[in-house]
Amino acid sequence: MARAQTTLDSFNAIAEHKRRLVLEKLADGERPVNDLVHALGWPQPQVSKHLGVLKKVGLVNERRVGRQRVYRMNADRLKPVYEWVKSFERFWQHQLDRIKERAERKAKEKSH
Amino acid sequence: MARAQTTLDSFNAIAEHKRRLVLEKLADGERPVNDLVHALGWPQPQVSKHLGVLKKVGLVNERRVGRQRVYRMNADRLKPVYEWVKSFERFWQHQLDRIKERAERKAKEKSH
DNA sequence: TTGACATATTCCTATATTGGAATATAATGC
DNA sequence: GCATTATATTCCAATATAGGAATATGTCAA
Repeated sequence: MARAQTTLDSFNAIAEHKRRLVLEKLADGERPVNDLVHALGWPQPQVSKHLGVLKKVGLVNERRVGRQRVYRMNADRLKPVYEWVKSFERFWQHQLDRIKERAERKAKEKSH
Repeated sequence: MARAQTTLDSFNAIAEHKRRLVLEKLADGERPVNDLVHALGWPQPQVSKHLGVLKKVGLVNERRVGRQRVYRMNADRLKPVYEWVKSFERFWQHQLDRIKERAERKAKEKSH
């Protein structure tokens, strides 16, 4: 068996750094392909291909306007990733607690 | 060029579903390999290989105890993923706002 | 030392991928 | 219809992968 397809789910789709950059550009609002091409500075076919993967996995939607294709982010599809990573949030929270604790202990020591 | 290596960063490492399952098992605390093998029900070499990827990318640490190797999660390495996905949090927040708004509007209509 | 246990590594195959170059498709305006 | 603009698709190469099977490495215990 090979690695899972990039279009299997959001986890696989966003593994590619460039696709994350595309999504970041689309976070501010929908854009036609050429806009992205200029904003990112990549060859047009490359942008189209990455958009294709994102579309297949549902992370973006496409709307046709004349000869342009306007892409819009569909952030809902990121929710599973968000939820999964969030389930480890407590690790950082604990870390922050420990830092806070130590700071408070030190402050207490100082006041003695 | 081929796809980025799974060991390039956490995004690529956790793209594989099975590796996410491994991390979930390790979330409750460190475990030796055989523990994971039994908990997951996969062939031992497969577990070792996935642990190898996770270790290479820093998502887990390994400690030797007798003939066992105890693996422990290093959640810090998930932080970049957390931060990136979190930057899209507002999308769901807005969605929740809209749902809430609609609910309140309906409640208001009812009270008239 | 030998055997048993715990884990890692190697070899294999099938498969998907990214980027680049070239080309195809589709819509517009004249 | 024709040229132009906007975008997608195809073909190619190199590469990395996951799983399975077999095997190697390392450690303990008698």
